[in-house]
Amino acid sequence: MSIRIVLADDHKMILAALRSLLEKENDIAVVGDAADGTALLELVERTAPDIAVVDIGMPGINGIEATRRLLAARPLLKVIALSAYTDKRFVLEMMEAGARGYLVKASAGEELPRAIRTIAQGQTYLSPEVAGAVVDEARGHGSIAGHAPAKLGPRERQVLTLLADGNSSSEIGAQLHISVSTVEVHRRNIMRKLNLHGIAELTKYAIREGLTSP
Amino acid sequence: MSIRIVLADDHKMILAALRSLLEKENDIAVVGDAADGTALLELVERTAPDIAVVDIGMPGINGIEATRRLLAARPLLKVIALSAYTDKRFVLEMMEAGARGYLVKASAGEELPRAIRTIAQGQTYLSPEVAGAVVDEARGHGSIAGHAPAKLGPRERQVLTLLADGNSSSEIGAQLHISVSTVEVHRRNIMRKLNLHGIAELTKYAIREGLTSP
DNA sequence: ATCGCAATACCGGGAAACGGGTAGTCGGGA
DNA sequence: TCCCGACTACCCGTTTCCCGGTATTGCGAT
Repeated sequence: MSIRIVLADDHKMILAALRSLLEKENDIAVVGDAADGTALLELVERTAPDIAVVDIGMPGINGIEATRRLLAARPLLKVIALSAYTDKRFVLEMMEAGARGYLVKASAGEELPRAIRTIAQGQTYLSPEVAGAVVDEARGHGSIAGHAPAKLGPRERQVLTLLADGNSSSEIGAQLHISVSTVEVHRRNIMRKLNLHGIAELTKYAIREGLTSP
Repeated sequence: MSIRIVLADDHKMILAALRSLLEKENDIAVVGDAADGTALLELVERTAPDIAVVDIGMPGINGIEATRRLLAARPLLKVIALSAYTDKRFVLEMMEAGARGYLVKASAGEELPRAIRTIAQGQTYLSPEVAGAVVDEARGHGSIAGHAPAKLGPRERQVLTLLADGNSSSEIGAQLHISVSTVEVHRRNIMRKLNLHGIAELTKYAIREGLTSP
């Protein structure tokens, strides 16, 4: 007997494309799709699928809230989250809401049917990109906002910020009332710690870390 | 004879799904796909397709910049933009870059093959959601919050991209098969034109313009 | 009490960046 | 036709970066 699934994504084109992708698998039957949370709730009530694949980024009732409501009404339903983002907060919220799996869209197309089969058998499936976050949390190392936190000291962050804003070492020294030598030591320590080379990479790192804006 | 197309999207799963969607059409042949701008440029050189369907939101070289470079190298190529967003700026920038069509992902799955066929015949295809913006602009109601776009030549953009990725002038020269002197001239011209000083500012500019990712 | 580490500061040298020139080629528009 | 802009290339000199050291101070943890 084939696995009955429904799809939910706010982009109809993606919905059609995913459907086409899954129709090639003959043990998986797509019994419906929905473009927003409300339609998804109604669809699940009507078709009673085994699995719902839901994009977290839907307008109106989003994927996380939809999952909560879905599982409140039908605890036996299995939900797979599908998302463009690997952000730890999304992943954890979705898993807390009761999802059995989390797939990032950046993963290969074959992962979707594989995840569906794994979860149909009662197991869990996480994309490698996000597995770490969930494991960390399960261990109790719950430090949500942080990937690799404060490797840098406060002074180093300050120097890095000014550097990324286009200041030279001597300008930074003047602004911080310290010697140029010290600024350069800081800069070199930053580069060594983070394994970065050159101002361009330092600048991009600073932007990623929110120390300055592009 | 069937229409040869390539697909570009940073999400591999979407790539696989779109491919599957298009494989059902027997007058359309997907001859390759790419997950970032650089891979796309290489792919097009290698496969010489009729049409490239490119997602604007790719990391590294984004869809808009990739389109510019694609068309600079192969003016006969037809580019269809595919995006989750209907934002006027994106649409107009993409059309200015030379795209022949703009599809939003929220539109129906059947729109993609239809757009491909329309554009293969030399016409233009715009999703209804964004057609208005383009028409307004064509009428001369040009009120894009449009800063100043194409101040840089193609070679300068290329140098800037490599520079922002952390390459030194000599590395850039080697990669582009030109002399270090020339690279430095380009760099100085860029700085003069944009009134920027130093690698940090150049890097941030490149990121704002989508020439590279943070 | 001692250890570790962040922060401070300096020396020296090779490699880039930066800013100012000059100059040739080539294609397209006035 | 002729000139402009883009791309190519080189010269020079100064500044800054980048990497290797060494060293002192002071705080907080062991």
